[in-house]
This record gives sequence, structure tokens and C-alpha cells, in this order.
Amino acid sequence: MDFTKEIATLIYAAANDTALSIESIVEMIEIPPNPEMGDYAFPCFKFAKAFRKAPPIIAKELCETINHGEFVSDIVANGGYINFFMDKACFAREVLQEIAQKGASYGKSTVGCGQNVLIDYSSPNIAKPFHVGHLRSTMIGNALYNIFNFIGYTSVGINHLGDWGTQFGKMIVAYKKWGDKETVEQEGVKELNRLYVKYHDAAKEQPSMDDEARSWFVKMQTGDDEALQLWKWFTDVSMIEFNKMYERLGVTFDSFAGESFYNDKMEAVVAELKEKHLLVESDGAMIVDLEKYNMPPCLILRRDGGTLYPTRDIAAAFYRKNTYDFSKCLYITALDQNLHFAQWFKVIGEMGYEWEKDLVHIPFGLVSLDTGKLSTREGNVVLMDDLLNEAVAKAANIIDEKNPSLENKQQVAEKVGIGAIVFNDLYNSRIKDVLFSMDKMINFEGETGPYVQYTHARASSVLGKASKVEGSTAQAIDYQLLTDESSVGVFKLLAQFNEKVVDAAYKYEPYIVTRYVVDLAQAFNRFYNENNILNCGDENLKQARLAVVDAVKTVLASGLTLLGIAAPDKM
RNA sequence: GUACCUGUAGCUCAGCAGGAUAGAGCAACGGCCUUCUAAGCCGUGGGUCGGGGGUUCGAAUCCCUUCAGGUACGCCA
Repeated sequence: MDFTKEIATLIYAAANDTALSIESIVEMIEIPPNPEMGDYAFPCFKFAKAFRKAPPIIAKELCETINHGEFVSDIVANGGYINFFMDKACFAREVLQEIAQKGASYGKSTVGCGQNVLIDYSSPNIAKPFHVGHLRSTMIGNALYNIFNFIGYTSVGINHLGDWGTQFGKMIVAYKKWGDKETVEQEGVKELNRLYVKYHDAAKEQPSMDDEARSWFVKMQTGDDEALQLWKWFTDVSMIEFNKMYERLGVTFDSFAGESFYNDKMEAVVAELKEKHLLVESDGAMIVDLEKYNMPPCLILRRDGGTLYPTRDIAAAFYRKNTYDFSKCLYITALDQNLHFAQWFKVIGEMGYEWEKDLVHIPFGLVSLDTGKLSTREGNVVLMDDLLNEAVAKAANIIDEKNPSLENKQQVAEKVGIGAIVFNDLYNSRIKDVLFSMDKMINFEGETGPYVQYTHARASSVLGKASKVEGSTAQAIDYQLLTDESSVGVFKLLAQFNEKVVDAAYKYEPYIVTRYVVDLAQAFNRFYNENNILNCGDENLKQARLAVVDAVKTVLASGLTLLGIAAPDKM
């Protein structure tokens, strides 16, 4: 039930104004800052000019002509606003019945039906460790993937792996000089990264190594067996570890087509650019001029003819458009790549493709450590494994202290510890810079992942105890018993779920779901503290309140799932 | 130099396709467990929304300007 639309329809019928539509009224409807003022409000200020009347007079006159309909108990003019009071029992019934009936599907919609949304996220570099710098792209992308699916789109998750380039030439040189098979197999990425760092130190003294590295990369490009075998092996070793991390984080992809995949697809892009007379020579390199957009030129080919980052992204965009016919293609990367995306998006436009408008860069703020910028090469990183392990260890300690008899302690600690980190990552607008803080990330109190999980576990616990005692007695619920302020507060939030998810998708902002889930948890905890459920002494009241608990549990679980966070029943 | 991002309570941030007294968490202080998980709940204090102009019946929200912090600007990705 969409109450906003219900009210808009009532207003529309009363207003009798051809300039208005139900949709435009829906957009004008607000929720008053204070529930005592009403449940929904319609501001009349905008009509002052057209009607040549003061807003309070318009509100008063219109107010008297609006039909109450099925769900509205009272309509009051207040200043320039018309305030609507819902019939609380009806409201409770509509919300609870819909959630009980739809379960985990509650809040879903079909607004994106038949449309593919591609999401390019995570995209780590092979042979480099997975560290906190990769967390944001991975989790924002994952959450958007879930959110778009939830409102009817078909999400396609793409991990555009950094699996090609001169750095592999360097890796081969380093491996042949200092590496051995056993250590790499045992230590994995850690050893590969050690070799890579060692290479850079050595190359400072001995620049001839760079020539060697370049020639190995040329061998890779020309299909040399030894070079390709080593490259493939480095990739496999890295992927084993990345996949473990993705499994731990609960993140999946539909495609791992990375840089190497587009190797043979760039030539066609260069040819098309030439054919369309967009390619211009400049200082020996080939560029697309973007002067008219007030942007620096986009580099397509190096002086030596080699391709560049934009060349590959353009080739990938064509491949994706042809393969998936996306209605949107999202790139989840840090804000510092803003110009890069703006430039090559324009190149697509210059080539005459209208789907330039469907390419969207979704930037997020920079992550830094208190010791400065993140840098794998300089060793200024916090590894994801270390971060997750620390969070899980803390969760395990708290469980030992608060709930020592809990079964499956370790599994629950894993869910709670990782949940805390993911939640923290999705708590603010993407664009905010982040100064990494271990203490903050593994905080379990206040507006945190564990807080919401805990609320969910509480709800589960009450439901479990209720069904143990008497099983499900499917009796009719008396919704008149659920008209107290804390219950209504819960229903209002439950009714907003779909709207919030759509807003999150529209703005590409998972935090809207994160904050929603916190608000719902807060409203429920208030309800829980004010109303005794199992021992309230009245069977009808108990059944009614259990229905609230059940609905909240369902929606909290849905919300957490959208964010990529587990919702344990006990903790 | 040019462009982009950010600036709201001591800290971290919501609120910004304009609307009713600017909200939350943390931190501080004070209450609440013989009853459903206290990872919780309730309460108190704390803000010239970076500064200055403008548009408007109305501006944290839109426009201009200015200051501060961050980032990017050709052969890495």
C-alpha cells in the first residue's frame, strides 16, 4: 500500500485543477517534522500566486473539500499546510498484512524491469594484496548490485581485474631473479608482492631492469609461451586469495573480464577513432581533443604506439554495450579518477553514440591512513585479512562475555565482525573522505552494524520463544491494540522501505538503506522497551505485538541483505 | 594556473530537485536489568549550518563571490 499515493489521489480529486497530476502531488507531499502535526502534509504555498490568495486560506478551503477516504482519520489546515492524520489501526493492518504476506519480497518493485545495469566494482590488481583501499569499491558496488536487483533491474557485476600491463614484465623479472615456485605457492600474493617491491628497490639502482621488464611484457603481448604461463600462474595464485576474500565478504561477480580480456579489442577502437577523424597527433602521441568541453585531451596511444587506460575503458564499454545492452553502466572508483571518466565518456559521445549518457562514474572519497596515503609499494597499507580478523576476534570476545552459551560462536563472530566493517563502510555518503581508524571500524555500539544485527537477533529471539510456547495460533489480529506512539513509529518506517531503496538506487547511495535500517532498529528498540510482548498478560495484545516483531525482523533482514550484511538470529 | 570534491554540535556525519522549532551517533553528565538478549532504552547540556552578497512569501538547501582543506590535470592504472 502506497499511502502517499492514496493521499495524493484524495487531494487531486478535491483540487480539481488541470495543472496538477497525481504524480506531481506525490512529489509535493511531505512528512511533518513532528508526528503531533500529522502523518503526511501538503504545502499550499506554491498556489498563492495562481489563486491570488494567502497560503493559509488556500489550505483551509482545500482542506474542507478533501474526502477522507479509507485510511485518513482527520485532515487539518495548519498555516499553509494541510496535515493528514492516518487512521492508525488501518495503517497498522495494511503494513503488517502486506509484510506478512510478501515476506522477504516486501519492498521490492518493478521500476527497473527489463533493464540491465552493469556495475564495475572492486577491480583489484593481480599480484597485489587486497587491502582496505579496495573495500569501498567492493562493498558499494555489491550493495548497488543488490539494490538494483531489488527494484527490478537485472544487475550484472563486473570485476575489471588489473591483470595486464608492464607490471607483469616486472613480476617476471623479479621472479626469475629471486623467486621460487614453492614459496609463491605457499605464500601466494604476499610473496608476489614482496618480489614486486624488491624489484622496485633494485630497479632504482639498476635501470636496465626496466628494459628487461618491458621486453618480457612484449613477449606476453606476442604470445610467448613462457611469459604467458608465468602470467597465468601469477593470476591464478592471486585469484585464489581474492576469491577467499570475496567469499568472506559475501560478494559475487558475474564476470571477471579484466584488462587482458580487452587486449585484442582495442585495435578496432583506434581504427574507428581514426575513421571518424577524432584522433590527432600531439607530441608523438595520439589524442582526442576535448578543448570544446574545457577538458584536457584524452590520450589514446602512447608515442610507442602502446594503448592506455582510456583506450581499454573505451574498448570495454563497446564490448559491454554489445554484450549486455545496458541501460546503465556504473563505474565504482575513487573520486581522483573523475577526469579520466569524464574524458573518455566524452570520447564515446564524440564518436556519435547516444549511450554516452548511460555511462556513470560513481565516485567515492579517498581512504587514507594516519601515516599518509595508501601505498602498496611503500608498505603503507592495512591488509583486509588483518582488518577482518581483528574485527572477528573482537566480536568473539564480546560473545564470550555477553552470551557464553551461544552455539556456533565462531560463525556468529564472523558475521558480526565483518558486518561491523561493511556497515561502517556504507554508513556515510560515498563522497566523504575516510581517515582509516581501526577503533571506529570495529566499534559495536551506537549506529553500527552490530546494533542493527543485535536488534534483529532480539526480534528473532522473541519470536522463537513465542512459537516454542504455543506454536502458531493463527487468530485474527486486533489492530486497534497497535495505535500507541511507538508502534505507529515502527509502521511509518516499515511503510517507507521501498521508497528508501528506490531513492538509494536513484542516487547510487547505499547509505540511504544503511540509515534506514538504523532508524527502523531504533524505532523497534523503543517499541521493545516500552511494550512487554510475551508477558503482557493479554493474549490478543501479545499476538498483535508479535506481528510487529515479525514484520520488523523481516524488513531488518531484507535491509541488511541489501547491504551485504548477514542477519544472524542469535548473537 | 585550470577543473572537480568537501566545509552543519567537541568528534564523525544526516538533512540540500527551497518549506513548519536544524537532527542522529560518539564523547560528557544523570537515570533504567527479580520480566522477552543492557551490543539496549530514557533524559540533560552542546550549533551566528566556513564568511559575505543575492534570488524568494520563505535559504543549511538555489545563484554569485570569498576563505579553508582535499584531489586531478599527457604517454601508469
